Amino acid sequence: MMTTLKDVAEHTGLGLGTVSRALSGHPNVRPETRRRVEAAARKLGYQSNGLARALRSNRSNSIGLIIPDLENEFYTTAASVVQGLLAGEGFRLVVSCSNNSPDVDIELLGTLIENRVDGIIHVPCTPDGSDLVRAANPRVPIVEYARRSSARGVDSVIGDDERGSAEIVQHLVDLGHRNIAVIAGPSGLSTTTDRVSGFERACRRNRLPKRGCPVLYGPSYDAHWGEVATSQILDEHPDVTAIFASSSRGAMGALKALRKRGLAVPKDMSLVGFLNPAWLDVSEPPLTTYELPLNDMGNMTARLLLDRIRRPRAEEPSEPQVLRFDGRLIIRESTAAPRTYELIRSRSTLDATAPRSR
Amino acid sequence: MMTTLKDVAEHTGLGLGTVSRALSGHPNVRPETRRRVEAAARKLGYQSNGLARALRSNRSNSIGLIIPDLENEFYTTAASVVQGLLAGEGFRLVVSCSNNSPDVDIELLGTLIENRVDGIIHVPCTPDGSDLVRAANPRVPIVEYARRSSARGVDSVIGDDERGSAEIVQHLVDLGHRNIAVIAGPSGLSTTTDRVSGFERACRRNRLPKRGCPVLYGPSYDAHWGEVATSQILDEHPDVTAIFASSSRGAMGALKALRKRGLAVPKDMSLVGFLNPAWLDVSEPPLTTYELPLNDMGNMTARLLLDRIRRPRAEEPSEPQVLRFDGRLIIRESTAAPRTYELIRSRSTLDATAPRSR
DNA sequence: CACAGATGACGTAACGTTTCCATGATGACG
DNA sequence: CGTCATCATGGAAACGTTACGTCATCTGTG
Repeated sequence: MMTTLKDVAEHTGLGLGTVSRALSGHPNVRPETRRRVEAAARKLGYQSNGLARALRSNRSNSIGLIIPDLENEFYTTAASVVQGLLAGEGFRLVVSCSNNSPDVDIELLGTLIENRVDGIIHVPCTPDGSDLVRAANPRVPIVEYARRSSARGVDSVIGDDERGSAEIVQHLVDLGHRNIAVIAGPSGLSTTTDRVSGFERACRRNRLPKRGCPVLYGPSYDAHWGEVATSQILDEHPDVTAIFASSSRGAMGALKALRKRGLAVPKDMSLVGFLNPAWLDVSEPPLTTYELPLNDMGNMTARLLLDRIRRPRAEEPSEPQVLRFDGRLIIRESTAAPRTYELIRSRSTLDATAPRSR
Repeated sequence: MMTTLKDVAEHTGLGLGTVSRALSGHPNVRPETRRRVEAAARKLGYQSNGLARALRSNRSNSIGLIIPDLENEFYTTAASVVQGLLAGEGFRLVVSCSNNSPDVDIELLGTLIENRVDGIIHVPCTPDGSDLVRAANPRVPIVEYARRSSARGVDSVIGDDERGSAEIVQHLVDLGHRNIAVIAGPSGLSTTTDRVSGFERACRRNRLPKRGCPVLYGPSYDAHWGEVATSQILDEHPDVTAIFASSSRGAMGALKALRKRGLAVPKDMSLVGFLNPAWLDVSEPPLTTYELPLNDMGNMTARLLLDRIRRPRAEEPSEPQVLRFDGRLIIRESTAAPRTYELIRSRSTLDATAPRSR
């Protein structure tokens, strides 16, 4: 049915080994022989069988990617840059999607390993890495992206969410806000805890009133949750003058909810997002946000993994690394001084205008 | 190093074949034996080797996906729904990215086949299917998505771009527009030609002035091209009162360009997009557009492919199908009557208000 | 009791590569 | 001219699985 190496060998009258070497660029083969083999291969429409090669040589040239959501540009940009870099190095990408389910996550890990991928890039769905370690029992290199788990022996590439959150809050405080609400994500994720802890650090530093700065944990980072959370904030925390949506999709939902209530951004309410997808600056108003260097992060992830794959087993013990990438605050038009700024100012000038002075 | 079937066989004192059958659910094995095998497998941490199984059984349980761009939500939503459906059927998805390069496209096709994927979902980068046919020489089922090529023997699932364009134009004409510009994509793609031909059909039907309705072909469907094209339209075609950007990203770019010139949408210029990503209704103003049922299309694509894969070779000759999906016009706030509507109306009332009457 | 049919297990042959080892052939060098 | 290294090639083993033919054992039946 399908022509194999053996067919080519018979057709040329050469041995199996010779043909294999000729086609795979081994040096020890006469140039003329190589030409002959190549001609025959072309003529017979030979196409080498990657499965057999992978089985025999124990390298599949494919690496697995597990992300929680294929429709979230945060992960697809990662996938894109990783894919680009890996393709250049001769690797295929097997993309799986965990839908944020830890069970599916573990299962996918198993499937990938079963299919002998050479390495895995993983966005873990749970901070508990023990299952992960068990599933990944065999020594296949893993790099965690964006989120980290407690799994030992794996590298991770993450954004400095803690710092980003703090910068955002500082920006709001500098504008005069004292009551800031956070629309957070699922409480288990490292991204959520980092963003919230950055927020809280900035709150403490600026002596913001704890009960005036609610943190709303939710089921996801989606727009819908952003919308729901915003309604809740408006209903239950009338003092809030700025909303920090810890995802761009959440910010989009928040924007919708605010519009629905007839509130103007930033006049009636300041709004900040997190991360900077391409569409964020075409919203009205363009959103202030914190941008992470996703390209650099993706590239580094792929490089790190390739390095682990290629490093001779001997010098293995190099410590697992955690690479944390800084981002930058992008100030657009969705943040401004609160309406009640004058009032606040008169009450506590010191804290509001010069929070860093002490 | 890694425990294999043989290890399990030795450990249980059973034969290789028996162990294989026990683990793969073959009926002819004593329940107790099966339990024994499973226990041993668990104890030894056995993980079957997918490569070997694929090689031997000639089924890899993986299917390839080639899309032009991993950062375009149009393709990633397709990838997402396809991935979901296939995962449920026990298939993995190998995602490749052609970057709209025909050469890369062909090469990827080859790589996928070399790795013996069971089927391929393909967004072709060129209308010329001859290379494709040559690359796909072996009989692996292929379904084309979104775009179609001249390759014979492959099914395709596409949106009815022609009709959608025509509907959009009709909407604009109904509002009173007579000078409509199209920001088209690359001229070779079937999506481009379909969208343009729908546009032209609607123009003819409504007797729009040919030279007043420029079509701008460009290098891509990107926001940047949308921006450039819009500038060009404003400079060279001052009569134009409505812009039809044949992609949502292009529309985003157009919006930017219009803002930069201080033109209000839809007061000074009507703007329509194509396709309906989640962020499109948070733009200002929310864009009128034509929505395609991407979920249905993705599902159908996967189903079609699975069907081809599973259909016994005997009944093969079922004709390749072209499935064309209708969408729907979503009228938001970016379209309105042109400023000069009254003027136009007085000049040609009949054409403008009752175009369908003859 | 002999025998057909079912059942469960065994061993071996593939699947298509790569890789290693053995074998001639060739050329260089003292 | 003999020795040794180098090179080109052939052949076979191995990778880990599934599939197939064979065989022993057991059950029920005439």
